[in-house]
Amino acid sequence: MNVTLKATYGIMAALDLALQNGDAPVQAKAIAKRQAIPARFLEHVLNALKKAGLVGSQRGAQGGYVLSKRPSEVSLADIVEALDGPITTLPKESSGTHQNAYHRTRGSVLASVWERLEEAELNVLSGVTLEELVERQRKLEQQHALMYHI
Amino acid sequence: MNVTLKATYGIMAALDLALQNGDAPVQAKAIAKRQAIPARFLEHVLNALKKAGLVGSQRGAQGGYVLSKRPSEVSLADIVEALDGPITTLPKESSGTHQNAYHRTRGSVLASVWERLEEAELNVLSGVTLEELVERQRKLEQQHALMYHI
DNA sequence: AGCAATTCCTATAGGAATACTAGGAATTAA
DNA sequence: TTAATTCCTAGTATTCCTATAGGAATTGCT
Repeated sequence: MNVTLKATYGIMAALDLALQNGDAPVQAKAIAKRQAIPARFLEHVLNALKKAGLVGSQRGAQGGYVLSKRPSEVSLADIVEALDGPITTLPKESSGTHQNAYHRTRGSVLASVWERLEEAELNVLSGVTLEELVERQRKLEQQHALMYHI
Repeated sequence: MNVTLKATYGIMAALDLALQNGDAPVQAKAIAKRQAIPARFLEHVLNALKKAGLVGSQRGAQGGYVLSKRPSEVSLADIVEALDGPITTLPKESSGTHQNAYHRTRGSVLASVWERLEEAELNVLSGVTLEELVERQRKLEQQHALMYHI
C-alpha cells in the first residue's frame, strides 16, 4: 500500500486544523493556501475525511472544517486509510486480466511476507498521532524563530 | 513504495530457480509455465534481474537462467529493488505538475515518518531470503503429499 | 553449415490509478 | 438577499503498470 499525495494532503490538512486548535471552523481555502495544496482538490480530500468521521464541517458563510477528535486520538493510519483505503485487508479481486501481487500469491509462501509488510507499515502509521506532529511542528517553528532572532 | 506484480513475478521466478537448485540453466518458458506468469513479460523481469546481477543467463539453444548467488544470499529486498527501484532512497523529482508525497514533504515533520516507513518495509523484505522461501515451499509440498497419501 | 531454441532489445498498446479542474446545487451567517 | 462556503457529479490529463510483438543476436546440436 502506497501513501499517495492525496493522503499526504489529508495529513497536512488535519495537522493544519490541529494547529489552529480551534473552536471556529477553518475554511478549505485557507488551509490550501497555508499548505500549498490545490484548493479544488483539497475539497475532495476534506470531504473524504469528513465521511470517515475525522473532521466535521459547517456549510455556508463563515463555514469550514474542524477536527472532530482530539489530535491525540487521530493517528496517521486513520487518515491514510480514510483516503487511500484500508491498509490491513487484502485488496479486492480484480475482475479483468489484471491481478495484484496479493491476489496472485494467496496461500503461497509469500502471503505471510505481505502480511508482515502490511503490519509493519500499519505499525509505523498508527504509532504517530496528530498531537505528536503538532508538537514537532511547534518545536520546528520555535527553532526558526530563534534562528531569525539571532 | 509498493511491491508490484512485476516484483512478485521476480520473486517467484527466483524461487523457481532456487528450487531447481541447478547447474543446468532453466528456460524462461519453463518458469513461466510452472509459475503461471505471462511468458513474454517474464523475459523482461528476468532481464532486469540479470542486470541487477541476481541471475546469470545463457543464450542460445539449451540456454536459460541460473541464480548467480546462493539462495541464502538473496533477500527479497534485493529482488524488489531490482524490479521496482530503490526502496530506501527518495523517488526522483517529477518535472511536471505532479509531485509525490516525498517531494512535497521534504524537510517537514512528515519526512521522518516516511523514513521510518521505508525502514520498516526494508526490514521485513531484507529479512527474508530465498533460502527461507525454499524451505517453506518444500515443507508445504511435503504436507500436500501427505494429505494425498492419506 | 544449417537449424532450432533461446535470450535480448526496442517499441507500443490498453487499462487503471492518480492528480487535478469545473460547474453548479445546497446551505447558512450576516 | 447576498456572499461565502461546503457538497455533489463530471470530466480531463498524466503517469504507472501490465502485457504483447517483432525481430536481432547468440549458441548448442546434428
